[in-house]
Amino acid sequence: MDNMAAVIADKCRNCALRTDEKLICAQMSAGELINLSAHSNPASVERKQPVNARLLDRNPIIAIVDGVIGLQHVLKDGRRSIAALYWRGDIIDLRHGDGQAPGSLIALTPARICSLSVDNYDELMRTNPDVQTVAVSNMREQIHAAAGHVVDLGKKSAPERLAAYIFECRKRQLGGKDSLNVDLALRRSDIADYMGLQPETVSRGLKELERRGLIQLKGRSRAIITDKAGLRQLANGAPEPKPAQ
Amino acid sequence: MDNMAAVIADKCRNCALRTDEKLICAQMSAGELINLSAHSNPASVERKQPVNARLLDRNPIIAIVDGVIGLQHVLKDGRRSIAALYWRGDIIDLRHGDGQAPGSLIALTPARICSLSVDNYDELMRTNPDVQTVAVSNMREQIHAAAGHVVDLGKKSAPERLAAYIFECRKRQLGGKDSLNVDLALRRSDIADYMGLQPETVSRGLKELERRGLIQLKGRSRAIITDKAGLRQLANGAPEPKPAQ
DNA sequence: CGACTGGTTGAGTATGGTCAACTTCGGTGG
DNA sequence: CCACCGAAGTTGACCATACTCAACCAGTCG
Repeated sequence: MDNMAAVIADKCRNCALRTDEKLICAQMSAGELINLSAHSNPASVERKQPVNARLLDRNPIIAIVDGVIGLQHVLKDGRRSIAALYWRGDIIDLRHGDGQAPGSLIALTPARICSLSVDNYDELMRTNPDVQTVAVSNMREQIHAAAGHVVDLGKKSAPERLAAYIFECRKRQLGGKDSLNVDLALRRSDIADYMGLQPETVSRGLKELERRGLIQLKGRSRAIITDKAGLRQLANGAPEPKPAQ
Repeated sequence: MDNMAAVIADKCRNCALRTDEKLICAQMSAGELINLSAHSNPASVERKQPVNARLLDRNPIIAIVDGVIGLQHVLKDGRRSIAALYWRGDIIDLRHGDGQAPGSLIALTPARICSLSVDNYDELMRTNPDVQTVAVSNMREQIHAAAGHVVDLGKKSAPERLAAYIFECRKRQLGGKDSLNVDLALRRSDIADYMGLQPETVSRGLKELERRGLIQLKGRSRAIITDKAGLRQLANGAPEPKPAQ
């Protein structure tokens, strides 16, 4: 056992993908992990840097260890859109059957990722049911999250979208579930491109949430939720309760 | 062989999920199919009808045989949004880990579906690599499609969204790839809720595409693409070529 | 034929986009 | 430690797109 463990590559030993039991590498036997690690590439990415295209070409499976990666589309005339956010534990499979490229990956915070070999990944999916379960349920989560995001963009006002964004950050941050102290994670212009707004509108919208007493802004990247129920209502698109005045 | 085939349930024999070799049931052996069919429920759904909730509760895996199913979210104040469209061959896995319900399914055209038993489905995913490949790549497609849709909703104008919608219909309809004759599939108000617009805007937008000579409307649900390149440009968000006048 | 659903048209309006100026922040170097 | 610089964020004035609301039209079904 110790002997086996001894040959697990250093790069994997303390990686969150391995140590967090809900994540993908934690599902593998020592042998499987050693095998996988031979073809995997951990990498750090600076904020605003794209994920190396050469890397993606050879190993189009990316697992997020830390930080936030965005799936970015740039329209012909320069409009930028961030279609999805990937956080710790998410697995991005960039293989695309036929159509156009699925966009490019870009780090929205300093991030650590690990690119996996397609062959190893597919093999594990076939042979290790635990890996399969983790990977497939991550995909389900992504589909679910995307549906929620579509609803945000399709029918919600700017303040509603920002309320929803705050809950998304809260859900995905480490201590997440029980904290009222939320790290907004992205820069204003990235939030804007993700939520289908302009940076100015994000700024005004957050101010508006503060004015309504739902949150309190602390510096540029921190929000304290001061009325969780109210913020949730707003995020869910409930009609604004008439202020009795 | 013929003996085996003889016991495949009638409901499966001529089902597109079985006869179209790219779809899920075509990946199964006769024995697997017989086994699965014992717990599967084919159903027809009228337009505007929800997919039976009782059915979903017991068998939350739905495969689309024909027609279009929408994933519908209704906000607290009544705004309706269609987060995703499912077409023939798509597989909907409605299991949701923790959070809120992923919305409800509703038929947007007359549709035929088949609900599968979770146990059978999971078993097949584990034991039959071909089934797994089909199911997983369908999930990938859904994620990819969702990302594209998010871009549409986040940054595109009404005419651009409608151009994109027309291509989506074209891609998914049977003769799809090589026809300029597109069935718009949904009613105006469903298109609106899917594309994040109002029915009036859809109407005006389609008129606008016609005015620009990109399409020609034939009746309420048919569009002939008259300038495919131009329509594609528009759908991709290219700046409008200055009309030299 | 009337009732109903779905769709279109028109006028007025509100929300968020645009553009430009200005402020704050964070880092760097004198 | 402070001065400076560039990037990020905020504010304000103006404007455009798409929403709202209402009326009207076109098919379809009983």
